[in-house]
Amino acid sequence: MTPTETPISIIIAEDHPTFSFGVEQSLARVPHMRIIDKALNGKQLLQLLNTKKPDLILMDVLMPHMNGIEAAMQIRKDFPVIKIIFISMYEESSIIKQCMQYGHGYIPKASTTDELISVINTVIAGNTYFHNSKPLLFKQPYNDDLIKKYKLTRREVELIQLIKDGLTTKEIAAKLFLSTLTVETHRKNIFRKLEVKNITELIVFALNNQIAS
Amino acid sequence: MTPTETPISIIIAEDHPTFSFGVEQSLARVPHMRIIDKALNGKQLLQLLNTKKPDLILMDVLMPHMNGIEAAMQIRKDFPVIKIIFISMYEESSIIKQCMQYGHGYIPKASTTDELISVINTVIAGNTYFHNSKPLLFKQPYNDDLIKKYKLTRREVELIQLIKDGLTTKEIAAKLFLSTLTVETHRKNIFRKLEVKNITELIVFALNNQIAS
DNA sequence: TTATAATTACCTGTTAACAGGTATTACAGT
DNA sequence: ACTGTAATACCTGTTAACAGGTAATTATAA
Repeated sequence: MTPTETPISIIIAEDHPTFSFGVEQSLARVPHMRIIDKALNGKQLLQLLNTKKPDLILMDVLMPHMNGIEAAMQIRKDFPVIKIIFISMYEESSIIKQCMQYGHGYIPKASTTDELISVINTVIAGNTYFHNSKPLLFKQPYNDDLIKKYKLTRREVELIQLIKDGLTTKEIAAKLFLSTLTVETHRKNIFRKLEVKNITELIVFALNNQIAS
Repeated sequence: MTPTETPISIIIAEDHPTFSFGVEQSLARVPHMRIIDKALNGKQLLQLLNTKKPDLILMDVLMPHMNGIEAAMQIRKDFPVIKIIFISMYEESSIIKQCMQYGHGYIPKASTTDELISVINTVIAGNTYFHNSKPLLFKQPYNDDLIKKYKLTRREVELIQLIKDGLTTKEIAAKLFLSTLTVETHRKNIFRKLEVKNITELIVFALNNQIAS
Protein backbone atom coordinates (compact mmCIF):
# COMPACT_ATOMS: atom_id res chain seq x y z
CA MET A 1 0.00 0.00 0.00
CA THR A 2 2.43 2.63 1.23
CA PRO A 3 6.00 1.88 0.25
CA THR A 4 8.38 3.16 2.89
CA GLU A 5 11.45 5.24 2.13
CA THR A 6 13.89 2.72 3.54
CA PRO A 7 13.24 -0.73 2.18
CA ILE A 8 11.61 -3.41 4.32
CA SER A 9 14.38 -5.67 5.60
CA ILE A 10 13.53 -9.35 5.59
CA ILE A 11 15.12 -12.55 6.82
CA ILE A 12 13.98 -15.91 5.48
CA ALA A 13 14.06 -18.90 7.77
CA GLU A 14 13.54 -21.95 5.59
CA ASP A 15 15.26 -25.30 5.41
CA HIS A 16 14.67 -25.87 1.72
CA PRO A 17 17.15 -23.73 -0.20
CA THR A 18 15.20 -24.18 -3.40
CA PHE A 19 12.14 -22.53 -1.98
CA SER A 20 14.19 -19.93 -0.22
CA PHE A 21 15.90 -19.09 -3.50
CA GLY A 22 12.54 -18.82 -5.24
CA VAL A 23 11.30 -16.30 -2.70
CA GLU A 24 14.51 -14.34 -3.03
CA GLN A 25 14.14 -14.16 -6.79
CA SER A 26 10.51 -13.15 -6.54
CA LEU A 27 11.16 -10.35 -4.09
CA ALA A 28 14.27 -9.15 -5.94
CA ARG A 29 11.99 -7.32 -8.33
CA VAL A 30 10.16 -5.52 -5.55
CA PRO A 31 12.02 -2.26 -4.92
CA HIS A 32 11.02 -1.62 -1.31
CA MET A 33 11.73 -5.11 0.00
CA ARG A 34 15.19 -6.44 0.71
CA ILE A 35 16.21 -9.86 1.93
CA ILE A 36 19.14 -9.23 4.21
CA ASP A 37 19.85 -12.80 5.27
CA LYS A 38 18.73 -16.40 5.38
CA ALA A 39 18.60 -19.11 8.04
CA LEU A 40 18.12 -22.85 7.65
CA ASN A 41 16.38 -23.42 10.97
CA GLY A 42 15.14 -21.72 14.10
CA LYS A 43 18.40 -21.89 15.99
CA GLN A 44 20.37 -20.36 13.18
CA LEU A 45 17.75 -17.64 12.91
CA LEU A 46 18.03 -16.73 16.59
CA GLN A 47 21.78 -16.47 16.24
CA LEU A 48 21.39 -14.19 13.25
CA LEU A 49 19.14 -11.92 15.27
CA ASN A 50 21.98 -11.16 17.64
CA THR A 51 23.61 -9.07 14.97
CA LYS A 52 20.86 -8.27 12.46
CA LYS A 53 17.41 -6.91 13.21
CA PRO A 54 15.04 -7.28 10.28
CA ASP A 55 11.65 -5.65 10.01
CA LEU A 56 10.12 -8.98 9.14
CA ILE A 57 10.82 -12.69 9.13
CA LEU A 58 9.42 -15.13 6.61
CA MET A 59 9.34 -18.25 8.71
CA ASP A 60 8.86 -21.81 7.60
CA VAL A 61 6.73 -23.65 10.14
CA LEU A 62 8.48 -26.98 9.88
CA MET A 63 12.24 -26.87 10.15
CA PRO A 64 14.84 -29.15 11.77
CA HIS A 65 16.46 -28.37 15.14
CA MET A 66 14.04 -25.63 16.03
CA ASN A 67 10.77 -25.18 14.20
CA GLY A 68 9.14 -21.92 13.24
CA ILE A 69 6.61 -21.78 16.02
CA GLU A 70 9.24 -22.30 18.70
CA ALA A 71 11.47 -19.69 17.13
CA ALA A 72 8.57 -17.25 16.95
CA MET A 73 7.79 -17.73 20.64
CA GLN A 74 11.35 -16.77 21.45
CA ILE A 75 11.45 -13.85 19.05
CA ARG A 76 8.28 -12.23 20.29
CA LYS A 77 9.84 -12.28 23.75
CA ASP A 78 13.21 -10.88 22.75
CA PHE A 79 12.28 -8.68 19.80
CA PRO A 80 8.56 -7.99 19.90
CA VAL A 81 8.87 -5.39 17.18
CA ILE A 82 9.85 -7.86 14.49
CA LYS A 83 6.95 -9.05 12.37
CA ILE A 84 6.63 -12.72 11.58
CA ILE A 85 4.92 -14.30 8.60
CA PHE A 86 4.66 -18.05 8.59
CA ILE A 87 4.94 -20.09 5.46
CA SER A 88 3.85 -23.69 5.44
CA MET A 89 3.32 -26.53 3.07
CA TYR A 90 0.39 -27.78 5.07
CA GLU A 91 -2.89 -25.99 5.54
CA GLU A 92 -3.95 -27.77 8.68
CA SER A 93 -6.12 -25.74 10.98
CA SER A 94 -4.09 -26.71 14.00
CA ILE A 95 -0.99 -25.21 12.38
CA ILE A 96 -2.78 -22.07 11.27
CA LYS A 97 -4.11 -21.59 14.75
CA GLN A 98 -0.65 -21.69 16.22
CA CYS A 99 0.50 -19.24 13.59
CA MET A 100 -2.29 -16.90 14.66
CA GLN A 101 -1.00 -17.16 18.19
CA TYR A 102 2.62 -16.47 17.53
CA GLY A 103 2.83 -14.52 14.30
CA HIS A 104 1.32 -11.78 12.21
CA GLY A 105 0.57 -13.69 9.07
CA TYR A 106 0.33 -17.03 7.38
CA ILE A 107 0.43 -18.17 3.78
CA PRO A 108 0.84 -21.59 2.25
CA LYS A 109 3.87 -22.33 0.14
CA ALA A 110 1.67 -22.71 -2.88
CA SER A 111 0.84 -19.00 -2.81
CA THR A 112 1.61 -16.69 -5.70
CA THR A 113 4.29 -14.03 -5.53
CA ASP A 114 1.52 -11.45 -5.57
CA GLU A 115 0.02 -12.88 -2.44
CA LEU A 116 3.39 -12.98 -0.76
CA ILE A 117 4.04 -9.32 -1.53
CA SER A 118 0.53 -8.47 -0.44
CA VAL A 119 0.86 -10.18 2.91
CA ILE A 120 4.22 -8.55 3.59
CA ASN A 121 2.73 -5.13 2.95
CA THR A 122 -0.28 -5.92 5.08
CA VAL A 123 1.79 -7.08 8.01
CA ILE A 124 4.28 -4.22 7.79
CA ALA A 125 1.29 -1.87 7.86
CA GLY A 126 0.47 -3.31 11.27
CA ASN A 127 -2.24 -5.73 10.29
CA THR A 128 -2.56 -9.47 10.25
CA TYR A 129 -3.31 -11.77 7.37
CA PHE A 130 -3.99 -15.44 7.61
CA HIS A 131 -4.61 -17.26 4.41
CA ASN A 132 -6.94 -20.16 4.61
CA SER A 133 -8.62 -21.54 1.57
CA LYS A 134 -10.65 -23.97 3.63
CA PRO A 135 -11.84 -21.43 6.15
CA LEU A 136 -10.81 -22.53 9.56
CA LEU A 137 -13.03 -20.28 11.55
CA PHE A 138 -16.26 -21.62 10.24
CA LYS A 139 -15.16 -25.17 10.56
CA GLN A 140 -15.18 -25.05 14.28
CA PRO A 141 -18.57 -24.19 15.65
CA TYR A 142 -18.98 -27.81 16.47
CA ASN A 143 -16.16 -29.61 14.83
CA ASP A 144 -18.31 -31.94 12.80
CA ASP A 145 -15.34 -33.50 11.06
CA LEU A 146 -13.74 -34.53 14.29
CA ILE A 147 -17.00 -35.65 15.80
CA LYS A 148 -17.61 -37.87 12.80
CA LYS A 149 -14.05 -39.11 12.72
CA TYR A 150 -14.19 -40.23 16.31
CA LYS A 151 -17.82 -41.32 16.02
CA LEU A 152 -18.96 -39.25 18.96
CA THR A 153 -22.67 -39.22 19.62
CA ARG A 154 -24.69 -36.09 20.36
CA ARG A 155 -24.89 -36.98 24.00
CA GLU A 156 -21.17 -37.52 24.19
CA VAL A 157 -20.44 -34.12 22.70
CA GLU A 158 -22.84 -32.61 25.20
CA LEU A 159 -21.00 -34.37 28.00
CA ILE A 160 -17.64 -33.11 26.75
CA GLN A 161 -19.01 -29.58 26.88
CA LEU A 162 -20.10 -29.98 30.47
CA ILE A 163 -16.91 -31.71 31.52
CA LYS A 164 -14.99 -28.85 29.98
CA ASP A 165 -17.02 -26.44 32.09
CA GLY A 166 -15.53 -28.08 35.13
CA LEU A 167 -18.60 -30.03 36.19
CA THR A 168 -18.03 -33.28 38.05
CA THR A 169 -19.80 -36.49 37.18
CA LYS A 170 -22.29 -35.90 39.95
CA GLU A 171 -23.01 -32.36 38.84
CA ILE A 172 -23.51 -33.41 35.25
CA ALA A 173 -25.84 -36.19 36.33
CA ALA A 174 -27.91 -33.73 38.36
CA LYS A 175 -28.04 -31.24 35.51
CA LEU A 176 -29.14 -33.78 32.92
CA PHE A 177 -31.35 -35.81 35.26
CA LEU A 178 -29.24 -38.90 34.72
CA SER A 179 -27.72 -41.47 37.00
CA THR A 180 -24.11 -40.78 37.87
CA LEU A 181 -23.45 -44.27 36.58
CA THR A 182 -24.79 -43.30 33.20
CA VAL A 183 -22.55 -40.28 33.10
CA GLU A 184 -19.61 -42.48 33.99
CA THR A 185 -20.47 -44.83 31.17
CA HIS A 186 -20.60 -41.97 28.72
CA ARG A 187 -17.33 -40.74 30.04
CA LYS A 188 -15.67 -44.09 29.59
CA ASN A 189 -16.94 -44.28 26.03
CA ILE A 190 -15.60 -40.82 25.29
CA PHE A 191 -12.21 -41.76 26.72
CA ARG A 192 -12.11 -44.89 24.63
CA LYS A 193 -13.13 -43.14 21.42
CA LEU A 194 -10.74 -40.25 21.81
CA GLU A 195 -7.99 -42.47 23.17
CA VAL A 196 -7.34 -40.29 26.18
CA LYS A 197 -6.43 -41.58 29.58
CA ASN A 198 -7.89 -38.93 31.83
CA ILE A 199 -9.91 -35.74 31.99
CA THR A 200 -6.86 -33.60 31.45
CA GLU A 201 -6.06 -35.13 28.10
CA LEU A 202 -9.72 -34.96 27.20
CA ILE A 203 -9.89 -31.24 27.89
CA VAL A 204 -6.72 -30.52 25.97
CA PHE A 205 -7.97 -32.56 23.06
CA ALA A 206 -11.40 -30.96 23.08
CA LEU A 207 -10.08 -27.43 23.27
CA ASN A 208 -7.42 -27.98 20.64
CA ASN A 209 -9.91 -29.53 18.29
CA GLN A 210 -12.75 -27.18 19.03
CA ILE A 211 -15.10 -29.94 20.03
CA ALA A 212 -15.88 -27.81 23.03
CA SER A 213 -15.21 -24.14 22.62
CA MET B 1 -7.87 -9.21 -6.56
CA THR B 2 -10.10 -11.19 -8.87
CA PRO B 3 -13.42 -9.43 -9.46
CA THR B 4 -16.16 -11.96 -9.94
CA GLU B 5 -18.64 -11.84 -12.78
CA THR B 6 -21.65 -11.45 -10.54
CA PRO B 7 -21.15 -8.66 -8.03
CA ILE B 8 -20.44 -9.42 -4.39
CA SER B 9 -23.71 -9.01 -2.49
CA ILE B 10 -23.38 -7.32 0.87
CA ILE B 11 -25.63 -6.60 3.83
CA ILE B 12 -24.65 -3.97 6.38
CA ALA B 13 -25.65 -4.47 10.00
CA GLU B 14 -25.04 -1.19 11.76
CA ASP B 15 -27.07 0.85 14.17
CA HIS B 16 -25.72 4.23 13.14
CA PRO B 17 -27.39 5.19 9.86
CA THR B 18 -24.81 7.90 9.24
CA PHE B 19 -21.97 5.42 9.17
CA SER B 20 -24.02 2.94 7.25
CA PHE B 21 -24.79 5.60 4.65
CA GLY B 22 -21.12 6.46 4.38
CA VAL B 23 -20.19 2.87 3.64
CA GLU B 24 -22.93 2.66 1.07
CA GLN B 25 -21.68 5.76 -0.70
CA SER B 26 -18.11 4.51 -0.62
CA LEU B 27 -18.97 1.15 -2.09
CA ALA B 28 -21.35 2.59 -4.66
CA ARG B 29 -18.35 3.42 -6.81
CA VAL B 30 -17.01 -0.13 -6.68
CA PRO B 31 -18.50 -2.00 -9.62
CA HIS B 32 -18.29 -5.56 -8.33
CA MET B 33 -19.77 -4.86 -4.91
CA ARG B 34 -23.44 -4.34 -4.21
CA ILE B 35 -25.16 -3.56 -0.95
CA ILE B 36 -28.44 -5.40 -1.12
CA ASP B 37 -29.85 -4.47 2.27
CA LYS B 38 -29.26 -2.97 5.69
CA ALA B 39 -30.11 -3.95 9.26
CA LEU B 40 -30.04 -1.87 12.42
CA ASN B 41 -29.23 -4.70 14.80
CA GLY B 42 -28.55 -8.41 15.03
CA LYS B 43 -32.15 -9.48 15.30
CA GLN B 44 -33.19 -7.52 12.27
CA LEU B 45 -30.25 -8.99 10.39
CA LEU B 46 -31.26 -12.56 11.19
CA GLN B 47 -34.76 -11.84 9.95
CA LEU B 48 -33.39 -10.43 6.73
CA LEU B 49 -31.39 -13.60 6.19
CA ASN B 50 -34.59 -15.60 5.96
CA THR B 51 -35.24 -14.07 2.57
CA LYS B 52 -31.91 -12.73 1.38
CA LYS B 53 -28.59 -14.52 1.33
CA PRO B 54 -25.66 -12.15 0.85
CA ASP B 55 -22.12 -13.21 0.09
CA LEU B 56 -20.88 -11.06 2.92
CA ILE B 57 -22.03 -9.13 5.97
CA LEU B 58 -20.41 -5.98 7.27
CA MET B 59 -21.23 -6.29 10.93
CA ASP B 60 -20.97 -3.67 13.60
CA VAL B 61 -19.77 -5.26 16.82
CA LEU B 62 -21.83 -3.16 19.18
CA MET B 63 -25.50 -2.90 18.38
CA PRO B 64 -28.68 -2.81 20.47
CA HIS B 65 -30.93 -5.87 20.97
CA MET B 66 -28.44 -8.33 19.54
CA ASN B 67 -24.82 -7.44 19.06
CA GLY B 68 -22.60 -8.45 16.18
CA ILE B 69 -20.79 -11.27 17.90
CA GLU B 70 -24.02 -12.94 18.95
CA ALA B 71 -25.46 -12.55 15.48
CA ALA B 72 -22.29 -14.00 13.95
CA MET B 73 -22.46 -17.04 16.19
CA GLN B 74 -25.95 -17.72 14.92
CA ILE B 75 -25.12 -17.05 11.31
CA ARG B 76 -22.13 -19.34 11.15
CA LYS B 77 -24.40 -22.08 12.40
CA ASP B 78 -27.26 -21.43 10.02
CA PHE B 79 -25.42 -20.07 6.98
CA PRO B 80 -21.78 -21.05 7.25
CA VAL B 81 -21.10 -19.91 3.70
CA ILE B 82 -21.74 -16.24 4.43
CA LYS B 83 -18.59 -14.26 5.16
CA ILE B 84 -18.59 -11.83 8.05
CA ILE B 85 -16.43 -8.76 8.47
CA PHE B 86 -16.67 -6.96 11.77
CA ILE B 87 -16.48 -3.22 12.05
CA SER B 88 -15.88 -1.61 15.39
CA MET B 89 -15.20 1.75 16.90
CA TYR B 90 -13.01 0.20 19.57
CA GLU B 91 -9.73 -1.55 18.97
CA GLU B 92 -9.69 -3.56 22.15
CA SER B 93 -7.86 -6.84 21.93
CA SER B 94 -10.67 -8.67 23.67
CA ILE B 95 -13.07 -7.58 20.96
CA ILE B 96 -10.68 -8.42 18.14
CA LYS B 97 -10.12 -11.85 19.61
CA GLN B 98 -13.82 -12.54 19.57
CA CYS B 99 -14.00 -11.31 16.02
CA MET B 100 -11.27 -13.77 15.09
CA GLN B 101 -13.37 -16.50 16.62
CA TYR B 102 -16.60 -15.73 14.88
CA GLY B 103 -15.78 -13.85 11.70
CA HIS B 104 -13.48 -13.61 8.72
CA GLY B 105 -12.28 -10.09 9.15
CA TYR B 106 -12.10 -7.05 11.32
CA ILE B 107 -11.48 -3.38 10.67
CA PRO B 108 -11.96 -0.32 12.84
CA LYS B 109 -14.50 2.28 11.82
CA ALA B 110 -11.70 4.75 11.29
CA SER B 111 -10.44 2.76 8.30
CA THR B 112 -10.20 4.23 4.85
CA THR B 113 -12.47 3.19 2.02
CA ASP B 114 -9.46 1.56 0.40
CA GLU B 115 -8.93 -0.64 3.38
CA LEU B 116 -12.60 -1.56 3.47
CA ILE B 117 -12.55 -2.59 -0.18
CA SER B 118 -9.33 -4.46 0.36
CA VAL B 119 -10.65 -6.45 3.28
CA ILE B 120 -13.83 -7.34 1.40
CA ASN B 121 -11.79 -8.67 -1.49
CA THR B 122 -9.50 -10.55 0.83
CA VAL B 123 -12.34 -12.21 2.68
CA ILE B 124 -14.29 -13.06 -0.46
CA ALA B 125 -11.10 -14.68 -1.79
CA GLY B 126 -11.32 -17.04 1.18
CA ASN B 127 -8.79 -15.41 3.45
CA THR B 128 -8.98 -13.60 6.74
CA TYR B 129 -7.89 -10.12 7.62
CA PHE B 130 -7.80 -8.64 11.08
CA HIS B 131 -6.68 -5.09 11.38
CA ASN B 132 -4.88 -4.25 14.56
CA SER B 133 -2.64 -1.29 14.82
CA LYS B 134 -1.58 -2.19 18.32
CA PRO B 135 -0.73 -5.79 17.62
CA LEU B 136 -2.71 -8.02 19.85
CA LEU B 137 -0.72 -11.15 19.32
CA PHE B 138 2.45 -9.86 20.80
CA LYS B 139 0.74 -8.50 23.84
CA GLN B 140 0.33 -11.86 25.44
CA PRO B 141 3.93 -13.02 25.59
CA TYR B 142 4.30 -16.20 27.47
CA ASN B 143 1.89 -15.00 29.65
CA ASP B 144 4.16 -13.26 32.10
CA ASP B 145 1.40 -10.83 32.94
CA LEU B 146 -0.91 -13.55 34.11
CA ILE B 147 1.83 -15.39 35.93
CA LYS B 148 2.65 -12.22 37.82
CA LYS B 149 -0.98 -11.37 38.42
CA TYR B 150 -1.67 -14.70 40.03
CA LYS B 151 1.74 -14.81 41.67
CA LEU B 152 2.62 -18.19 40.28
CA THR B 153 6.12 -19.42 41.01
CA ARG B 154 8.43 -20.99 38.43
CA ARG B 155 7.82 -24.39 39.86
CA GLU B 156 4.09 -23.91 39.75
CA VAL B 157 4.18 -22.91 36.09
CA GLU B 158 6.30 -25.98 35.43
CA LEU B 159 3.73 -28.10 37.22
CA ILE B 160 0.90 -26.60 35.20
CA GLN B 161 2.74 -27.54 32.02
CA LEU B 162 3.10 -31.15 33.13
CA ILE B 163 -0.45 -31.37 34.39
CA LYS B 164 -1.61 -30.06 31.04
CA ASP B 165 0.36 -32.82 29.34
CA GLY B 166 -1.88 -35.29 31.10
CA LEU B 167 0.60 -36.47 33.71
CA THR B 168 -0.81 -37.65 37.02
CA THR B 169 0.58 -36.53 40.34
CA LYS B 170 2.59 -39.71 40.61
CA GLU B 171 4.03 -39.34 37.14
CA ILE B 172 5.00 -35.75 37.75
CA ALA B 173 6.65 -36.70 41.03
CA ALA B 174 8.66 -39.39 39.29
CA LYS B 175 9.70 -37.05 36.51
CA LEU B 176 10.84 -34.29 38.82
CA PHE B 177 12.23 -36.58 41.51
CA LEU B 178 9.80 -35.23 44.06
CA SER B 179 7.50 -36.79 46.59
CA THR B 180 3.94 -37.17 45.40
CA LEU B 181 2.99 -35.24 48.49
CA THR B 182 5.04 -32.31 47.32
CA VAL B 183 3.37 -32.36 43.96
CA GLU B 184 0.02 -32.40 45.68
CA THR B 185 1.01 -29.39 47.73
CA HIS B 186 2.02 -27.50 44.61
CA ARG B 187 -1.20 -28.47 43.01
CA LYS B 188 -3.24 -27.22 45.91
CA ASN B 189 -1.37 -23.92 45.84
CA ILE B 190 -2.01 -23.57 42.12
CA PHE B 191 -5.70 -24.28 42.63
CA ARG B 192 -5.90 -21.68 45.37
CA LYS B 193 -4.07 -19.02 43.39
CA LEU B 194 -6.02 -19.52 40.20
CA GLU B 195 -9.26 -20.05 42.06
CA VAL B 196 -10.11 -23.24 40.26
CA LYS B 197 -11.79 -26.19 41.84
CA ASN B 198 -10.36 -29.07 39.83
CA ILE B 199 -7.93 -30.06 37.10
CA THR B 200 -10.50 -29.45 34.41
CA GLU B 201 -10.90 -25.81 35.28
CA LEU B 202 -7.16 -25.50 35.64
CA ILE B 203 -6.55 -26.83 32.14
CA VAL B 204 -9.19 -24.59 30.60
CA PHE B 205 -7.76 -21.60 32.40
CA ALA B 206 -4.19 -22.41 31.46
CA LEU B 207 -4.98 -22.99 27.81
CA ASN B 208 -7.18 -19.94 27.51
CA ASN B 209 -4.56 -17.77 29.13
CA GLN B 210 -1.57 -19.27 27.41
CA ILE B 211 0.11 -20.18 30.64
CA ALA B 212 0.62 -23.57 29.18
CA SER B 213 0.57 -23.86 25.43
C1' DT C 1 21.42 -10.23 57.90
C1' DT C 2 17.02 -10.95 58.39
C1' DA C 3 12.66 -11.52 56.99
C1' DT C 4 10.00 -13.33 53.09
C1' DA C 5 9.03 -16.37 49.60
C1' DA C 6 9.86 -20.82 47.40
C1' DT C 7 10.29 -25.51 47.55
C1' DT C 8 10.01 -29.46 49.74
C1' DA C 9 7.47 -32.98 52.63
C1' DC C 10 4.15 -34.95 55.70
C1' DC C 11 -0.67 -36.36 57.98
C1' DT C 12 -5.78 -37.55 57.82
C1' DG C 13 -9.60 -38.06 55.67
C1' DT C 14 -13.41 -37.99 51.93
C1' DT C 15 -14.84 -38.11 47.45
C1' DA C 16 -14.29 -38.50 42.63
C1' DA C 17 -12.14 -40.69 38.86
C1' DC C 18 -11.04 -44.57 36.34
C1' DA C 19 -11.07 -49.70 34.65
C1' DG C 20 -13.54 -53.42 33.04
C1' DG C 21 -17.21 -55.39 32.61
C1' DT C 22 -22.93 -56.47 31.73
C1' DA C 23 -27.51 -55.23 30.38
C1' DT C 24 -32.03 -53.03 29.00
C1' DT C 25 -34.79 -49.95 26.25
C1' DA C 26 -35.66 -47.23 22.25
C1' DC C 27 -35.22 -45.69 17.95
C1' DA C 28 -33.52 -45.06 13.20
C1' DG C 29 -32.07 -47.16 8.88
C1' DT C 30 -32.34 -51.01 5.54
C1' DA D 1 -39.17 -57.03 10.49
C1' DC D 2 -34.67 -56.76 11.63
C1' DT D 3 -30.26 -54.81 13.08
C1' DG D 4 -27.22 -51.68 14.79
C1' DT D 5 -26.33 -47.91 17.57
C1' DA D 6 -27.56 -44.62 21.03
C1' DA D 7 -28.80 -43.82 25.57
C1' DT D 8 -29.65 -45.42 29.76
C1' DA D 9 -28.21 -47.94 34.17
C1' DC D 10 -25.84 -51.11 37.10
C1' DC D 11 -21.79 -53.85 39.63
C1' DT D 12 -16.99 -54.29 41.71
C1' DG D 13 -13.00 -52.71 42.62
C1' DT D 14 -8.59 -49.66 42.71
C1' DT D 15 -6.41 -45.48 42.44
C1' DA D 16 -6.12 -40.67 42.08
C1' DA D 17 -7.85 -36.33 43.28
C1' DC D 18 -9.06 -33.04 46.51
C1' DA D 19 -9.53 -30.55 51.30
C1' DG D 20 -7.53 -29.00 55.32
C1' DG D 21 -4.08 -28.57 57.72
C1' DT D 22 1.49 -28.37 59.60
C1' DA D 23 6.30 -27.83 58.99
C1' DA D 24 11.20 -28.16 57.59
C1' DT D 25 14.65 -26.56 54.52
C1' DT D 26 16.51 -23.60 51.15
C1' DA D 27 16.93 -19.40 48.33
C1' DT D 28 16.57 -14.58 47.63
C1' DA D 29 15.74 -10.02 48.01
C1' DA D 30 15.31 -5.93 51.34
